[in-house]
Amino acid sequence: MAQRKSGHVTLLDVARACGFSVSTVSIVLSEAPLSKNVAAKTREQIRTMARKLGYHPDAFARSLRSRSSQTIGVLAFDLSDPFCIPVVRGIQAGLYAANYLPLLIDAQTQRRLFDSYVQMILERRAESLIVIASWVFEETNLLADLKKNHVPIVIIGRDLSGRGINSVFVDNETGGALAMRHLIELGHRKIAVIRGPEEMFDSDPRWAGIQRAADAAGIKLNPKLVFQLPGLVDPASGFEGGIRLAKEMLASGRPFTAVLAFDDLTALGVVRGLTGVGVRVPQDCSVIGFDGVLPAEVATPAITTIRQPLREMGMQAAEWVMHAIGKRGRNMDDAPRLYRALPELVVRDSTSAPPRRKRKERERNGAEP
Amino acid sequence: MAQRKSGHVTLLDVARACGFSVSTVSIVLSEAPLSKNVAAKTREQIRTMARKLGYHPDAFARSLRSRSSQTIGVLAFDLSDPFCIPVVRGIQAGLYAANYLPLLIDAQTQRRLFDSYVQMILERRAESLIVIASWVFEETNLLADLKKNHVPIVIIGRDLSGRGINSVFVDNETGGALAMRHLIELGHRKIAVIRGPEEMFDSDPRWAGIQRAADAAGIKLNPKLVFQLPGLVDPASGFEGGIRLAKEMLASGRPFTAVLAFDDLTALGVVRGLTGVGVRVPQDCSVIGFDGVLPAEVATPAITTIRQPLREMGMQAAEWVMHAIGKRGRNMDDAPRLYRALPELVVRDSTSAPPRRKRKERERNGAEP
DNA sequence: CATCCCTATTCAAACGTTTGAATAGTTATG
DNA sequence: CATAACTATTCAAACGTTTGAATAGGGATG
Repeated sequence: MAQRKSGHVTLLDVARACGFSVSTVSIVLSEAPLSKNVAAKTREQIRTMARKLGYHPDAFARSLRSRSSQTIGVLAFDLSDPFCIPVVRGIQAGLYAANYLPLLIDAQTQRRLFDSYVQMILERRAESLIVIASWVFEETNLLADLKKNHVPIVIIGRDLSGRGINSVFVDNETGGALAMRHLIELGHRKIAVIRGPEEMFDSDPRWAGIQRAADAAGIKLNPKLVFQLPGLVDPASGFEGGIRLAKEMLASGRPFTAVLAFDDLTALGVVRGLTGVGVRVPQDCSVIGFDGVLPAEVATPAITTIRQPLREMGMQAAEWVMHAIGKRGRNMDDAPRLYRALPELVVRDSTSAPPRRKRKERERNGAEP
Repeated sequence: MAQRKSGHVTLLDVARACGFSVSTVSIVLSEAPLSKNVAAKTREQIRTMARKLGYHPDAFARSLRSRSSQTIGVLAFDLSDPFCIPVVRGIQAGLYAANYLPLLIDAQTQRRLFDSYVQMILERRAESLIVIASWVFEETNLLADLKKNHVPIVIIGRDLSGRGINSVFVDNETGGALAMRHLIELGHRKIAVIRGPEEMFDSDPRWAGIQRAADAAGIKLNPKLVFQLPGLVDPASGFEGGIRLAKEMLASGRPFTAVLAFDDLTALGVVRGLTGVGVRVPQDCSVIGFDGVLPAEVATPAITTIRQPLREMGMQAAEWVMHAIGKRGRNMDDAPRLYRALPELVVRDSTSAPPRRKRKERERNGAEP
C-alpha cells in the first residue's frame, strides 16, 4: 500500500493488489471485447478491488493511447448572456448520450481570452469545437490552426456558411417580421423601432424582416422613429440603451403607440424609460422584445417577445459534430451545413391594442419634459 | 509531410521537418531551463517550423508525463441559476493567472448527473474540485473517492466546514437582518415574510437574521404573515411561488405594507401577484429581494435587494485551491477553512415609506377578490 | 499423436511528452 | 596535456493506458 508518487490509484496498483497483470485488469475494467475470456471469478475479484481502492481510469493516458479525447470544446463568447445557457444545455444533452464531455469555456467578451482559449482547446485535443457567438467574432487565425489539425467546427448564432463553417442560427428575418406583424395585427400604425448595434450580425436581417412585414401591410415606417443601439460589448448595455432611446423617442414629439425593441433587455430598458415619465405599458404604449430570456418573463408586465429555440439549436450543433467525428478525416470538406431555426411569437402582457388616438397624443405631449 | 495517423501535429513531426531531435524541439518549445543552452539560431528555426505546421503540444501527453493537469473541476449544481455566472467568473479570474483551466460542468439540478460528473472530473485528473451548490447537495460518495485520490475540495454556497470541507458562503443572517432593518427604517411595521424552501440551506440563517433585526427594533412579526416557499428544484419556481403567496397574503385579509421575499425571483413573483390585483409597488406595498441577480435589476420598478459578493466568493475559492495545490499532499488535512462573505443592501425602486395607514387598508380590502 | 480450437492470462509496444543522464565538441584552467 | 567547464545536442526511460500477438494448458478432431 505504498503511497504512489502521483496521488492517484493506477491500474498497476489494482493489479498488484489482486495478483493479476496490468493487462488483465485493464481488459476487465474497460470491458474490452477480450473480457469475455476472463474467468468470471477473476472479473469479480478485480472489480471489487478497483472499487475498494477508489480506482478511476486516467483519462489522459487513455486518450493518449486511444487517440480520442471524448471531448468537444464549447467556447461561449459571453456566458453571462442569458442566451447561452439554454444553448449549452442543448449541446450537453446532445453529447451526453454519446459519452462526450463539453469543455465549456467563457471568453467573457474578450478577444484576447477568446484566442488563447482556442489554443487551450486545441491542446486538450477536443475533437471538435462549437462556438457560441452572440457578439462579434471576426476572422481570426482560428480557422487556420483548426483546419490544420482537422478539428471540425460549428458556430451558433451567426451564419458563416459562406466561409465554409457549419452554422446554426435563428431566422432573424422571420423573427423580425413576426414581431412587426403582431403589432400591426393589434392595430398599431405608428411604431418606433430600435435596431441592433451595427457590429451585431443579427441586426440587419431582423431589420429586413421588420420592413418586409410593414411593407406587406402597406405601412410606412417613419425614419424619425427608427433608432439604433450603440455597439458596446456588454450585453446588459441593451438595457441602458433602451432607457435612453425611450427618452429620445418621447422628446422627439412624434407620436407612436408601440416600440419594437431589438432584444428583451432593450425592451426592458424601454419599459423603464417610458414608465419613468408616466407612460404606461401596455395601456399607453406596447413594447415587444426578442430572444425570450428569463428577465423578460419575470418582469411585470411580462414582455411579449420572439423566442429563439435555443435548446434545439444547441442540440443541432451537437448532432453535427458527433456526425463529423463519426466519419473522421474522410471527406470532411463537403459543403458546410446550415440550420436556420424558426423563432416563435410569445404573447405576454406588454402588448395590447393601441389607445384611442387623440387622447393618447395629448397625454404624451403632456408628459413631455 | 505524410499524414499522421492522428490528425494532430506532434513534436516528432516538427523534429523531422527541421532535422533536430524530439528532445531539442521539446526543450525549445516548452521553454525548459535547458533551452538557454540551445543555439539561438536553432531556437528560431524550431519555433518557425512549429508555427508553420500548426503544432500545439498535446495536453494529455504533457499532463501524463508531468503529473499535472493544470485543471480545476468546477461543478455547478445549476448553471441556469443567475447566481452561478458571477461566481464562475470569479473562479476563472482567480485561475487564469496561474494558467489553470476550469473544467466547468453543469449538473442541471440532477443528482444522477452530479454524481457521474464527479467521476468524470476525477478521471480527467482535475487537481481540485470547486462545487457551486445553491441547492441540495446531500452527503454522497463524493467525499470518499475524492479523499482517496487526494483531491482538495471547496464548496461555494453552503457551510460544510463541519464535515471537513472548505466552505465559501454568504452571511445569510447578516443579509436577512439588513433587509429587515431597511424596511423598518423606512417606517414599515406590518411586514410579510416569505421564507425559503426547507431543503435550501440559506433559508434558516436568513430567517434568523430577519427575526433578530425585528426583535432589535421591538417589532413582533405576525406568524400569520410568515409564508414558506415549497421546495421545488427549479430555481425559477421561486417566481411562481411568489405570485401564489402574494395572492395568499392578500386573501388572508391581514394588513401589511411590505414583503420581505426569500430571493429576487420570489420578489419578482410577489410584484407580479400584487400588481395583478391593483396593489402598486412601492406606493402601496414595498418589496425587497435577496441575491442581486440581473432580472431584479432590469425589472420596473427595479427591485431593492441584498447583493451577494458572488465574484469575490469565486475568487476566494480559486485562491484556496491554488494554495492547496501548492503544498501538494503535505498536511492537507489541517482544519477546513471557511469564508463568510458580507452581503450588501442595494436600495432601488421597489421599497419606500409605507402609505398613510387607514387609507391603505381600505384600498387593500377593496382590492380583495 | 499431431493438429486445431478454446480458455485464461500475460508480453510488449505504442500513444506524445518531459527530463536526468549521456555524448561530443570547444575553450579555459592548472 | 590532462582536467575541468562550458555549449549544443541526443538517448532513453517514464507517465498510465490499450491491444495485437504470444504463451500455456487443456480438450476435441482427424
